[in-house]
Amino acid sequence: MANTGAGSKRAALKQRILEAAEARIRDHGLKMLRARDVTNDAGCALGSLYNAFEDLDLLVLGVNSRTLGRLESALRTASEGADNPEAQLRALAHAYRGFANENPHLWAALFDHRMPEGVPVPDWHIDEHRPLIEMVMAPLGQLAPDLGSDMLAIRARTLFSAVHGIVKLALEDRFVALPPDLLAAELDAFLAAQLRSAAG
Amino acid sequence: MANTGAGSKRAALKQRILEAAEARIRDHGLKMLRARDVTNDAGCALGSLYNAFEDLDLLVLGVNSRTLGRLESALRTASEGADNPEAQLRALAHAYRGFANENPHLWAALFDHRMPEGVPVPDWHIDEHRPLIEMVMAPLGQLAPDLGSDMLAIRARTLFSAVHGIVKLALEDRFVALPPDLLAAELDAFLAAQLRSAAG
DNA sequence: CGGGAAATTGAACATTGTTCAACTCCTGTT
DNA sequence: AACAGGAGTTGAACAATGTTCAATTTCCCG
Repeated sequence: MANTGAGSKRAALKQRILEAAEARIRDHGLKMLRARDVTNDAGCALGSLYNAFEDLDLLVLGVNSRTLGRLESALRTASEGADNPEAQLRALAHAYRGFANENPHLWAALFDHRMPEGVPVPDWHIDEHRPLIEMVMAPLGQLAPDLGSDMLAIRARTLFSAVHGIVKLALEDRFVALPPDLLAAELDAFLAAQLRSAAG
Repeated sequence: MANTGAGSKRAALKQRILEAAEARIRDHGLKMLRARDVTNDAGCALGSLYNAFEDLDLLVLGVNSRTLGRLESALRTASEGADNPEAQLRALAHAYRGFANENPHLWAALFDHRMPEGVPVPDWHIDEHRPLIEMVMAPLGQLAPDLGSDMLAIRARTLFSAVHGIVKLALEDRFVALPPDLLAAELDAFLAAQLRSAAG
């Protein structure tokens, strides 16, 4: 047998390891991910982890890949429930906040993980972030039809980043905590300002 | 001798360790901070690090404390050079971007560092972040005099977080890179929208 | 059933944070 | 000057953790 056939036992073990790692990060955060804990939970030997994944960093990227998929689903569902561009952008922002609130550790891992010095994030994983921006581009393009497609992509990324920053710093303990309902209100006020401008 | 007298040798050694750690983070990033490297650079024994600091996390907080001080200086200088609230907010945002650009690793460490699970960030360090928000509150309060002081503090933090998010994601390699001049232009466009709304 | 390839194992190794008993050095006293 | 006591410093030792790889097991096919 060559190797990564879909139904092979090799693939099944890789899946178990991935899910064990995901559970660890979900429950205890990225910093608490230990190779031995993962393989214990997955019911395999320590070395098997390195058979299934190049190293712990690639395992984390695997977990983040799944999280990105779920985040994308949540955002898409929220966006589809709105019937005009403004409502879509609002729905996206609140769905983003909701996802972060309900999956704090997995969501944080998306942005907290760092590759070793000098090792770039693989292209396939960078590409997985594209749908997030594209979901912002669609409604934003309707609100600001004058923007060229390059500018639209950049502007969508800026808007995404701003919302992301607001949510991220609100959920960290570096600043004094911001109660969830106040965060929602702040996001609303922020979007009101951005949307007034984008539409004008 | 009791201990931390200002001119004592004990304090001088602590300072050397702090500066060695800062240089390491500046040159190689937070992930590359090693106790042995720091003490080698500082010219002392491994154990001395734990005499001067409780552990590596507290050493990082010490470095971040210094970085926050320099960031605050840079922002204050920029803000003082502007003569109206709008110009002040623009100056603050661009000074923030400039600082991040010129001190990427030290700036990243401010937000990338995490305490061990269950250990809170000490209050004295959380308090050190307050001036950042207060510098936004001053001009924002002039632009939106109707805001109560609680709301003003929250709104200033939201604006800070949005700018922070835009700069942070632009400087990471998770999304495709955004050239520095385009980042500056995006910050300008973003602030234009926010300011139009705050003033109106 | 036997052979060979592939997968799995876990002991061993390298690196790193942290501790602590021994040692050094300074200071005040006689 | 000699000494005692204590504070400061040291670095060997320990524990935790990521990673490797030779030996073992498993699995499939002729």
